Amino acid sequence: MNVQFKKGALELCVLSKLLRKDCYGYELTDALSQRMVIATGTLYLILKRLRDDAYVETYLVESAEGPARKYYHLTEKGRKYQMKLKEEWMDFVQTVQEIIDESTSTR
Amino acid sequence: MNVQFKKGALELCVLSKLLRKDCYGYELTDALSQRMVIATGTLYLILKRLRDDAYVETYLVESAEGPARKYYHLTEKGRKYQMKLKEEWMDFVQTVQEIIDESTSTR
DNA sequence: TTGTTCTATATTTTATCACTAACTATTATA
DNA sequence: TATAATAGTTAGTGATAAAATATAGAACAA
Repeated sequence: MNVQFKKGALELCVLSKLLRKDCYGYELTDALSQRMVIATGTLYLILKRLRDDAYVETYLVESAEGPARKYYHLTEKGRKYQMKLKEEWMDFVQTVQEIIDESTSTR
Repeated sequence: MNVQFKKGALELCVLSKLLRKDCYGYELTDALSQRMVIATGTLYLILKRLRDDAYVETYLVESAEGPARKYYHLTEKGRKYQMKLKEEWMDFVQTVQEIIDESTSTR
């Protein structure tokens, strides 16, 4: 799996997951791992950044299956950020697609 | 413009441009700059990597408007690499799109 | 009961690598 | 001489990878 492609896009994936419901770190890693390859510690760094920037808030919930789970909850600021990132991503993807298409179809 | 999104995708854009026709560095920078924001030196680094990996070959052509232009030509290896990268990119983009869609539509 | 091991979970540290910013250098032309 | 067209380099930044460490609970053996 191409490492570089994930730069920035992983953040959008995390934000999008949290848009739907609060999740804890391990749960997010697990869920995203089913769709793409990600290293174990990666999401924690992303989540830390998101929290430092007040895009998410956290709370602990005791678990019967291991250490307490740290849940991440999207703030209003985080929700807006997700929308902005999503738009930027989709714009960018479209631009790249156009460049790809031009080089093949029109030849 | 989100810097991170470009990681890896710029390479695909350059390869795609070269798929259509040989280009010189300044020309590529100029063309891509009309669609997205890129720093002046960026493409030269990408082109150097591509050449080091034998994805492109170069030749000089004298110009009446400045210093000689260094043209980049995609090799067979480069053409295959473009196809592979393109597929990886499109797969990845689709995965991200699914994750985004799930969090919004199904809520 | 005690100790061991496994799983779930969180966190940290070091390294890598692509892009940015900001340069230098060269040729032709006005 | 200044400007535009062109090539190239260097230091820095920031996101992800890889590989640890840490802890709580469950299962199991001695």
